[in-house]
Amino acid sequence: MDNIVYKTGQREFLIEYLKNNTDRYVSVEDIEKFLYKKQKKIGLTTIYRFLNKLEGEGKLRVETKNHTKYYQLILDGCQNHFHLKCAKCGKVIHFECEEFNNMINHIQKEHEFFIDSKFVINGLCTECKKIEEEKI
Amino acid sequence: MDNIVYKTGQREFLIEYLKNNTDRYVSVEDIEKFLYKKQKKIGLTTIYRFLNKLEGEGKLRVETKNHTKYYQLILDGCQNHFHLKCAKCGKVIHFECEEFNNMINHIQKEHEFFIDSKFVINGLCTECKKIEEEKI
DNA sequence: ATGAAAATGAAAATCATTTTCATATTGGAG
DNA sequence: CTCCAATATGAAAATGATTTTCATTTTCAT
Repeated sequence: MDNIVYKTGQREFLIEYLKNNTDRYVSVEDIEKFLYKKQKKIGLTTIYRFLNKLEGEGKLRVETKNHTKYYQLILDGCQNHFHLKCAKCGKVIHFECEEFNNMINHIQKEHEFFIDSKFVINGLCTECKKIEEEKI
Repeated sequence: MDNIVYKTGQREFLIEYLKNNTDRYVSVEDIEKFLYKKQKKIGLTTIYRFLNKLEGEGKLRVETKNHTKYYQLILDGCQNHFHLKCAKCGKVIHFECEEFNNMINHIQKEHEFFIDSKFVINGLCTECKKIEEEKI
């Protein structure tokens, strides 16, 4: 019943790139630049199609900024911890936290809302927070 | 120094619409439909420009889904409480919670990360969670 | 080693959003 | 009140990331 997935050089390359960039979100443009640097060529259509495939399978986190989509591979262990993402620099922090777990349970009971570990919490990392404060 | 903002019928209409829809995110298409229903006409350009203006002033929450932007007016009191948004139905819950506050402080100290009240936490509301579970 | 299913990629199409530019409106100064 | 410079409007054209089309190539089970 499962669709058969063919193993191709293009897909191997793309998966490899995504695996090496799990601490940030990458755009198709980022991928193209890397391809250029590696003197490789993969058709734009193929890139978009494969990313959409992974997204459909729930294997990517996706966000949009300035009309452009940014992708991040969800690694195997990621169901079991949480993710903070800096709204400024884009850095993603993977972390475990008992208190955070308790909080989620509290929100579930008292506010009838289910925070799923797959959802990313936005905020500012220390560095970007500092820069933000210097502006004021 | 502040730019002077002219009061126009178009802007009043748009602000009014946004004020009446703070429990969900609305698209430009939603606005157009409402305009049509009210037999009013505002140029597309004007709608986009005003929304961009508000966004630039930090008065809107914005998110993108399927290549389309969705907007929600940030009300005055919203700095002082938190927001849960259902990833399925789009409903936004405004809530205050002492324990949540404590959690934010904990994350700040232990994980060096600053969750800002302006950021929305995604998850599933009770109804959508139920539907989700029935699928499995 | 064959062939049906699946994948690729160049070119064209899509479509929400932005830009351009000519015209209209606003509101403070005189 | 009226003039005018700053600002806002909107139709039409442009933009640009993403998707679709379609002919060709590749994969892998038999």
